[in-house]
Amino acid sequence: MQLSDYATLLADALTRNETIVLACTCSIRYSGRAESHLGRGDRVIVIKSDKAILVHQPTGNAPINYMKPDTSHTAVMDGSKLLLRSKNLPLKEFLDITIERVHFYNSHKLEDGQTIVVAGTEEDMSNMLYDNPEMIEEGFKPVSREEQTKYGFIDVFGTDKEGTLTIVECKRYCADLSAVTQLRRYVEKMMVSKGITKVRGILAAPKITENARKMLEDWGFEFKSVKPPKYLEEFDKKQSTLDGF
Amino acid sequence: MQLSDYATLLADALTRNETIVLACTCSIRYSGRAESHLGRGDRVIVIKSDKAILVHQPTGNAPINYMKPDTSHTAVMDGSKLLLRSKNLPLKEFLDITIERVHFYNSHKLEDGQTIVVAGTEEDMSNMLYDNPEMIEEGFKPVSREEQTKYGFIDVFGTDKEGTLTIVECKRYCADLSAVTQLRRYVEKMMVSKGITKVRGILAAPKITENARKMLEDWGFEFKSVKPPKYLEEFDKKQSTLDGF
DNA sequence: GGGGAGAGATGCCGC
DNA sequence: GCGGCATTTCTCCCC
Repeated sequence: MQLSDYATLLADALTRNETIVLACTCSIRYSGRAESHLGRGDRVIVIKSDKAILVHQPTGNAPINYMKPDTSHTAVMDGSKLLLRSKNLPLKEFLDITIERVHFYNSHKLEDGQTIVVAGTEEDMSNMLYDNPEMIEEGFKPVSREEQTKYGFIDVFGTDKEGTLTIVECKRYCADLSAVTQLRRYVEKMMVSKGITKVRGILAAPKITENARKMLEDWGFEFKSVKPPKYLEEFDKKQSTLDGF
Repeated sequence: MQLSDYATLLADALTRNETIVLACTCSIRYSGRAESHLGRGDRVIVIKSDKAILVHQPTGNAPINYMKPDTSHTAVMDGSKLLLRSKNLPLKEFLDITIERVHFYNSHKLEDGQTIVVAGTEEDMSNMLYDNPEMIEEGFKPVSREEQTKYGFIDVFGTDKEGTLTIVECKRYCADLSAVTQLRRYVEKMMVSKGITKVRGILAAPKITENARKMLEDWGFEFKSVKPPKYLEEFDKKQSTLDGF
């Protein structure tokens, strides 16, 4: 197979909306929201049926270059090299991949109508606290959850046993400084809006950084250690045990 | 090729640290930082030489499932299906892919020592302002940039023509509420630390949301419209014109 | 390794 | 479309 043959294969696969995968030696240039250049090396390129493109180096999690869906792609010979040009005019983004050698190439029509189901998100966490307010503290009465108010998007909001307005901000990971400023923003807006000086702020997360805890205490807010729920956990634990994970 | 043959191919390729790509019909279960399940459909699976794994649906930008580098993978027959199990014990993460059919398979040893060069980042922007302080305002004298101080990571910091301490926070995109709270945090810490009441805060970004502008003004801070630089822009514009982009 | 912050962040939902 | 915010965010840098 010569490089020019791959140009034909690519053009055919693109018109048929197939998902394309190839490994190649290439160099890359990108222009759009920023500019980037990547010298010659081996990469895996994936062009999806929705015309998104991903470029992956042989290591690392994230793609080194990419273009969003609805990008147009052309493959033409440029001297002795194969030039794969991707452009997205509405987004003013351009990607040039100069391919020197193809290690392997495949394309196939792929069908997938499934949507992923995820548990253990921050929303699950705020629902758990809404349904089990004693996890925050005795006497806490939630009145709304995950609600877009004019004060902002507050996770859980209610009153404590004294009747004091209480705002709960959930984080599924270790709470940091920005989590505290986020809570602070809600509390301040609530105080101004209601014309009151006493609103409690509670940060609910599995843990909190030392600096965040300090800022939290400086502002008279509180931390409550709470883990996000994992509804599918039992299934996987059983699986793990059975199969020697 | 039978499914059991792919188990052998996978095992061989994994021991040789090859990068593996396959398209298949499969269902997926993940347990780790969260839990997820994805029903049967066609996907592209990439296992990199650093033992990271990515699972992509035929559409969309982001992987639907993935595991970080240094994950261990095994492929064994489970009845009539091929079970690809990935586990990362240090991170307590597990991924099970039950494969019913393989559409294509390839593996190859890939080599890539290149590092991407990016221009137009926030760091470029703060450097531009440091070197061209008149872009902020007449008389502004920067004294540090991109510096980790005990007040936080301040982009540009200096004095205005009156000698007043001035903190500049850069955003390469549209500045939002969190950008304002970030600036506010720096200004407040600076005031406490220096024991002064007057510190100016300037938010430099291409644009700013309406709510953020309001909060900015409420706190007596200022907005300066600045675009991030694109050093490679000329090259790409020329390329685009020449090649009919 | 933890903490802090940017990213070509992406993606979702709500107005 | 903008806006606000979570993400199995990821990645980098610095302490």
